[in-house]
Amino acid sequence: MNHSVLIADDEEDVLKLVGSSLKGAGFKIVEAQGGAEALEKALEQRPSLIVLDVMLPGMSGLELCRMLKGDNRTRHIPIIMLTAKAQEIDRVVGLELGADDYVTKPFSPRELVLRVKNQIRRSQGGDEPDDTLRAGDLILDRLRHSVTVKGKPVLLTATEFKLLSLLMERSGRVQTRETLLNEVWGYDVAIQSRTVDIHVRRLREKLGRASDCIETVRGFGYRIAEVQQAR
Amino acid sequence: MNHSVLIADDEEDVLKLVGSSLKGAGFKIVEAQGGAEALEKALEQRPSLIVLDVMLPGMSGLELCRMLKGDNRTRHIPIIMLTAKAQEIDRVVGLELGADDYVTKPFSPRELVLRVKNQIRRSQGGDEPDDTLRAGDLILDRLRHSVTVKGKPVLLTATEFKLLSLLMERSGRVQTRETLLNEVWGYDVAIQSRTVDIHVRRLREKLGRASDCIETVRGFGYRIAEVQQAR
DNA sequence: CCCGCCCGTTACCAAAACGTTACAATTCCA
DNA sequence: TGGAATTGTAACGTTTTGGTAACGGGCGGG
Repeated sequence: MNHSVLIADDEEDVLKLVGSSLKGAGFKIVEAQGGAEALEKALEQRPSLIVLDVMLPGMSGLELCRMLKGDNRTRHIPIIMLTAKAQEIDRVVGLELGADDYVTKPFSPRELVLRVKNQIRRSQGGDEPDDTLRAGDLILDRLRHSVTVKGKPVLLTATEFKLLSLLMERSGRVQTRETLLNEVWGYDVAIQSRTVDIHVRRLREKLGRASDCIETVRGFGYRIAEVQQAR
Repeated sequence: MNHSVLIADDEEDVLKLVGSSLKGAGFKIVEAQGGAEALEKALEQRPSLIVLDVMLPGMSGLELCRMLKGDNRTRHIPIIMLTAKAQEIDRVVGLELGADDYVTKPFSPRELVLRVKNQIRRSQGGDEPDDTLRAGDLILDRLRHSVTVKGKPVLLTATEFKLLSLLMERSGRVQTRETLLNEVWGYDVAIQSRTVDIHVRRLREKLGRASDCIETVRGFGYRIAEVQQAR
């Protein structure tokens, strides 16, 4: 064990926050305050994981992420992005850049530690129990942020992806619009629940026939159809 | 239900704000103005969650947090820290000490309530302990919003579902039409009790033979048969 | 700087769900 | 047994809800 984690952030506070949380979980910490420094340390130390703030002085976290994922020497290292706003992460994460996970500020340390552990276990375990969700012909891969229907890829926007991801994660259980707003959009956003409908609609549109598995539960919310596996 | 939340803060305003928000969300509130008082009440009342200001007179919130998390009797209680944005260093330390989440001031009450709920849900049996109700061949799953008779799904409308849910929850006990109106429809609706009959009827219709378990108690209301199967 | 994409809002419509009324059936008691 | 109270049944108009289309703003990429 004893994995090392590189934390790249310009704010002293955040560095300490993340650092102490992870130290408490038994990780060795490497800190970097700027993008260039982070890149350098990533190459030099080859940490098991990188926690990366979206906003970094000098080089943006996005840029850095792209570089790390574009370099064969660092490509395999999981990256968790930190972002201030749920909005921000939407565009940024994973989708194009290849980050492996993200956490929005303010976040609970427990959550961060869990995600870090998850990513490390995943990357270590080699083939691992890869994080893929299914529902009928639908396959969603959270690692690569990809969705396929009968093997054919479907391009989703960030919000659509998170929405579908959450629904599938809680497959069979009804999710109220409010729940979805909280989990997908974040706490304290002033968005009306009707907007959820719209995104569900767009999702269904893109998924075509496979969208049959997204059920509307009138008066309550939405749900992914339970596959037949009684319990 | 009916969780209690301990709020520790020296500012009267914050106490009131947080208190009323959480009360509105259905929590029982215990207040404490100082660190010592908070510790005492935490031990004495064992609240479901503690909201803790970083800065407290007498004993700092950080100190208190450390103590609470170091004591087996209180370790399991989730702690949410309140911090003034300027003193980020404080929140860092607070988290280092094992707080479970934090909210920065100024915060929206809505967000705080959501985080409180989240933490409580997490600390309680983690994620959903599958709450499902039974009566003979009837199985009702509230999380999935599904009802089955002998394994076959039955589609209910929202009102029907809530009605059946309440009846089954209080299986064996007679529920008056008035009670049902209050609990299913809400407290201040002006709906005549006759309407309940209609929904019971529709329920019975959909449930088929399984509706035998819904008994009419003439002059009083309705009830789910306690022990059916006999006869 | 402009263009295009993504997102959130609004407006409108059809269908589902709801609550009321009217009436028939059942039960209880005199 | 008959009548009153109570509940079951049926039909109907209204309200609510979710699907759909279209609009405008914001942000990032070119």
